[in-house]
Amino acid sequence: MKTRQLPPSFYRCSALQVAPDLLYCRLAVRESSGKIKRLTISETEAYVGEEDLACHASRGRTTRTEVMYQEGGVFYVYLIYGMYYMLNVVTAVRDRPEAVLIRGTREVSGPGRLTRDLQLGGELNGRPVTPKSGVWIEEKERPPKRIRKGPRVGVSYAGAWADKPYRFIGEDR
DNA sequence: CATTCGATCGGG
DNA sequence: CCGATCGAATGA
Repeated sequence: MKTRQLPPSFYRCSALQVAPDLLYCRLAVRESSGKIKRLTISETEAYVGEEDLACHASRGRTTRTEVMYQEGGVFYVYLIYGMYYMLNVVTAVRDRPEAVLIRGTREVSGPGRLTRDLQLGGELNGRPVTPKSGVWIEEKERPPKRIRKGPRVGVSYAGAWADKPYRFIGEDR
């Protein structure tokens, strides 16, 4: 059984490349019991920088978006609607604010449910995507048979950017 | 300071 | 469709 974690170079390119590449990779979480839970990533969305009106960084550096400006390979986690944490992986190079939202896994659908079920929160924000953080990502054993693309969810306010096919769903048929 | 609002979810 | 629930962003 392969359990290789993704190399740092994986995250150092565009979110548009990383988002589909993350499909079927394994999200690994070390639980308090010491046991490691692994989920297969099945849905992602790319947020591609300051020009992207759906990206939080479209309004520049702020307290919240600062981690997006880090070199790819750290988590960007924020609270939304006062009750759900969104789990993102920062990609690209330093000062290039791109990120991939992990929207769902085969086991758990929905970005809010995912973090709730795995009990992941703000403490992960800015931490590296490595076992040191207790949460990391491992290589896929096989790629999805198909990758469906579509507009991102919940960003209708983003004008022309709302329609771009930056949402990726991995399927086996 | 005050107010608005969101990369969601679950219930009706 | 609507309410929950709260921090960050925005505006006065």
